[in-house]
Amino acid sequence: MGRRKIEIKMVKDTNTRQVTFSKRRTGLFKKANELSILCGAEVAIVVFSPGNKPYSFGHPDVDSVAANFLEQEPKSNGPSSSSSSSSNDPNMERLNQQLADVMDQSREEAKKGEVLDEALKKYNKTKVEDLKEMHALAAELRSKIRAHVNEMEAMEAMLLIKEQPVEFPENHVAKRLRRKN
Amino acid sequence: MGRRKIEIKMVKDTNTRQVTFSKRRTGLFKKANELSILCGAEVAIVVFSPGNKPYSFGHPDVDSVAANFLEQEPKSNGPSSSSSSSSNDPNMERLNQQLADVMDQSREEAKKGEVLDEALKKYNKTKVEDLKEMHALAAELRSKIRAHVNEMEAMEAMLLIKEQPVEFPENHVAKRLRRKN
DNA sequence: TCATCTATGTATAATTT
DNA sequence: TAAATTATACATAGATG
Repeated sequence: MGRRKIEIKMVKDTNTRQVTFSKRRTGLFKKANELSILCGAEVAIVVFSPGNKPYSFGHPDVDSVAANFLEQEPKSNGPSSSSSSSSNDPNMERLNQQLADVMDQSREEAKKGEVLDEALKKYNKTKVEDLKEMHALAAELRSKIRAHVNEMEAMEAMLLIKEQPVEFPENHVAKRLRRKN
Repeated sequence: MGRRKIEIKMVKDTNTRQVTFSKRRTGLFKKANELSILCGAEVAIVVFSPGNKPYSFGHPDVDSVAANFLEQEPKSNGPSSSSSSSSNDPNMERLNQQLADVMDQSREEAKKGEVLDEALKKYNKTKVEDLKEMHALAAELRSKIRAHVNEMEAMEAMLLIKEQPVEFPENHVAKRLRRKN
């Protein structure tokens, strides 16, 4: 797709890899967006950059997609015999943990925000510099909160995926099998 | 990419839509696979077909990605670009207000989260119903926090646009804004 | 570095089998 | 009806500013 054909294998040069990641992530999300619109499909994506930063895409949003998974199949593939209360369902445990973590974080960020807020009020005579700084700080704060929300979303989505059939692009056999259903 | 250009909007014909979905899902997963190999990135995708069938892709596998999410520490994204321009108090005021609001919300949601968390722990024998309810509640919580973050982002975007009549190219914030409408 | 450009490879809409 | 083909549109690797 570019000036030259490239082999599909790990890009060695760190910088090039980062650039490639950035471009292709953008492309991937764009494709996902088109798919969702063209087909009315719900889509959720989570990606870790080479530097381990999380990015996510969701349409309409990751929450809805996750919620739909739940409605999808109440227990189609479970031991329906008795509503055996899986009290130590590992998924439940992990979700609970995640929820607790996000809440902790929210509280933490809120506290940080208070400090920030107060500091900024002192500057209220406002120079350009201050505005710029505030933008930067606010962006960081938002970024953190968003990261936590995204993380939890992703986590939930991942757990839900476990219950679903997984397909790899090259796996034509799996594809065929599924069509039969 | 095909014989003719198509508008990115819901494909009306059911059959065509299904075909398009199938082709594009394959393409999306292929891209995701390439991204993961080229950049050593972890990727997970969930998609619902127009017929509401779930499909997913994960590399190295969905569980690993999920596990990594648990470990991940949020890193702030680089501060967004800013350039020099004159500005004055009103903008500062509004931004300050917005920031304060977000912080308030964070605190509020954190509190709600505590209640939720506790309530859920009681249920830790966990039936399907409870799991579903928890998902729903968690989703609502996340949505609210997200809404506020988005709001603030939008706010900031507008202010920035005012400040610098210099147009930005496809800016992420602007993109988001457009999607909301 | 960082965005923009562009020649080329890839994905895919329409068509054919 | 689905699979294969083909003509185009799109994505992007490397170049360039």
